[in-house]
Amino acid sequence: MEHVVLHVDLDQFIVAVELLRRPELRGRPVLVGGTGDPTRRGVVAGASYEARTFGVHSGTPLRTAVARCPEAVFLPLDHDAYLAASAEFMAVLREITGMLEVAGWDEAFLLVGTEDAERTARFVQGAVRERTGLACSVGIGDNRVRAKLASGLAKPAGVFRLDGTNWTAVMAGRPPEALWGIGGRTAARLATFGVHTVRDLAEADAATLAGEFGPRTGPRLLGLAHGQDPTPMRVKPPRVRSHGREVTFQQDLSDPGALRSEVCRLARQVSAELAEEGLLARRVVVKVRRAPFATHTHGVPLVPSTWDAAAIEGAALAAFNAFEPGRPVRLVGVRAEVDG
DNA sequence: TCTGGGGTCCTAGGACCC
DNA sequence: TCTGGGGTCCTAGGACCC
Repeated sequence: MEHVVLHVDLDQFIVAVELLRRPELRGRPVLVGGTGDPTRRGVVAGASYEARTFGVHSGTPLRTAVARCPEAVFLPLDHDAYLAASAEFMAVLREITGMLEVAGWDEAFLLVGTEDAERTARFVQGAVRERTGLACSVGIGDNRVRAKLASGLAKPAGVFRLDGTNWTAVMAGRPPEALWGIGGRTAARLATFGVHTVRDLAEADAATLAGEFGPRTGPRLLGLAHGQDPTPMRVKPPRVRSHGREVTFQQDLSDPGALRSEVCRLARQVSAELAEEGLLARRVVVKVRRAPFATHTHGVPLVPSTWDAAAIEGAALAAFNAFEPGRPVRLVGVRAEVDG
């Protein structure tokens, strides 16, 4: 018997949930995001595989999406429906093994002991499909990082194994941003060092990386290039560190009174949700995104920590007052950092 | 045709203390 | 002809992920 990590990832999750109740849309380009109105500010949260062939993906602005794919069906986000589907999915996985790390609405890592990992992966796929009606891809790895990348290579609805025996063959020629945790910004910085592939990164000098990216990030990047996992399976849900709400206005807002009342509304909502969860705020951070897209934050500590609405509202307003008034604002947010 | 909303973790720089 | 050095805490910003 061997122990492997499975990464189970639902295929086009949000769209798949919508297709369960709208089967007539199957085979068509479907895009889910915002209120479902592609003339409004918002981005694509879920794109069907048909829609992706038009160059529309998760994160594409809705206005861009409708220009690229005018025949797409646009649907509004239905948070509650996805939460319910996610809970069902996790329940199926939990029956298979208690050694489960929930990694998002639509993905989880499983630690399993098995004689035949491929067979176990297919069994998981069958159980998920039978119980939820949803297709998933399964990555098999000798750690979480490799399992996670493997599920991406398995899509759609497949099984792929990535471990020490094929890591170099599969990954070395790919760009660094193929790695989980390296995005476009880091890839661009790496490129200035002549690092253009996972192989280049794996062969990079450790001291140079640490000097450029910092004492923790440098070694992490090098480890990622070798398929090393910096963290063990997290079977217990991690503690909540913050909770917040934010809103993007349909038109930029300049009126200070209107902005202040938005800040108050968000602060009261956050305070009510903290109280519901039994969380105490120790700091309140207000975020302001101005036109065109510059984002800034200011925070105010709360001593003692509290979920009291008046205290959180007062702290949010004090934080908001640290911003220079009068300029057009596209987003405001209020986030509470909570006690450990 | 601009770029959502929910989070987490890391870094740099300054304050402060001994 | 100055103002060490280390540790810790706080804040703002950045990068990334789903």
